[in-house]
Amino acid sequence: MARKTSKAVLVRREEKRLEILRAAARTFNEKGFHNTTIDDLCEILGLSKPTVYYYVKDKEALLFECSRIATADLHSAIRKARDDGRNGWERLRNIFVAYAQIMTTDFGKCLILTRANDMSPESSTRLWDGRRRLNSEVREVIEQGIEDGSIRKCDPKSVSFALFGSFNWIAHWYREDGEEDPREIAEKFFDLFQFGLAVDRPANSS
Amino acid sequence: MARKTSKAVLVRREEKRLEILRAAARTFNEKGFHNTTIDDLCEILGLSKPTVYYYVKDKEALLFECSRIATADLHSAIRKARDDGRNGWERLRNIFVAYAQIMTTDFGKCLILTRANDMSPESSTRLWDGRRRLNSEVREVIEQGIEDGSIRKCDPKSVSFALFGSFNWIAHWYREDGEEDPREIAEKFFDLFQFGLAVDRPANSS
DNA sequence: GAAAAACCCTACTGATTGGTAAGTTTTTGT
DNA sequence: ACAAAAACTTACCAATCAGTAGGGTTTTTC
Repeated sequence: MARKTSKAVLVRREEKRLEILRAAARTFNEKGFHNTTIDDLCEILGLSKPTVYYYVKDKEALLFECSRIATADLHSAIRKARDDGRNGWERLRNIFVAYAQIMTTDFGKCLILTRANDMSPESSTRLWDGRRRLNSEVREVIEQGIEDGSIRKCDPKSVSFALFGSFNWIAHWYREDGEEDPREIAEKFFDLFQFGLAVDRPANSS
Repeated sequence: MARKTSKAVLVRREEKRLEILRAAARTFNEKGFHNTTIDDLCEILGLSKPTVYYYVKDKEALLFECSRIATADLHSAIRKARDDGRNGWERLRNIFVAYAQIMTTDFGKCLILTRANDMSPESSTRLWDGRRRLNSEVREVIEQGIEDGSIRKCDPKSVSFALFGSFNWIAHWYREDGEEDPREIAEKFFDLFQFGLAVDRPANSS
């Protein structure tokens, strides 16, 4: 009669798969998707190519899975973070502190350091849907902040682009052994976005 | 006896070469360096592969030349722009207005949308040297602004990272047929970086 | 007008790499 | 203890694409 695969075997398989994905994410970030060969990953992992293909469908699936994990982590972290804010500004801040923490992980960096068109249109469409939701949520939170008086009147679209730019670019320069951790970086950026660089505020700016 | 190549022939050759580089830059930005084949470019240009290789050494040289042109344009534009400022803040603003204008061209976008390690170490080192000079100049200008009182006391490194992040990321979303041109985008970003999003300024922030 | 140079082409080569066939070995479940 | 499943391997294939050999055609210079 049929044998059941135990939970322990499934867990071990998933751990092995995650190990492969982590190695892929790190190497994609360091060398680029196309400059990374499956043989590169095999060397890092101490496995053969058919073994890698035992766990993932193809090279594109490696990238898709890395990106999918990052997107899931991002949404989960942001869902927790945003609900703590008392007004638009605090929610915005909480969202981006969470954002910085995810986008400095290997999976998170993948979202920034690789290209959507290295994946199939189906795959990149699925990921982009999640991305679009986050974009529109950020704009809504900015609008809430304008309404509740915690954010000055501004163009939410432009602010959103500037914020995402600053935070996305962290993936390019952040190092785990750097001077600041992601939370400190996020706090500093938010101080800047909160008060700007001007020494004095013109009377009409509120 | 030796024949001289006339200036007209040299000009025409250089124009043809620039045409090839422009097509390369646009396609690298749209599809990615590795997803772009020489055959793709031939189709766009209406030329054969050996003809492309008549004008450029190899595929990597295409990317290097695109990046080199962008870097030269950047330094030229910034050299002109920064000298007009009366204080640190104005110079900073002028630098980034110029920066936005170059980084939204096809060559400029190449600097952001491709990877340094798609080029040889020699090539990317040469380009990085120029990049590093710009980075340190921006920090110096921020420090000048703090000294002359046009920029509030802040961490120049952090501000520099945030500014470059916002401006570099423009390459990812800017479209020529979009609502705003690069100067307008830069002005809006600088309004944000100048006054921040806070409605009021705490007394100790200057 | 002729030779040199510029500019162009088709057909091809060779290297690389994603992915698999056809197994073997190890582990697990009964 | 044995059979099934999981996990793994070597050797190989096929497709792709960067780049070139060996020219031909057009333009330019003298």
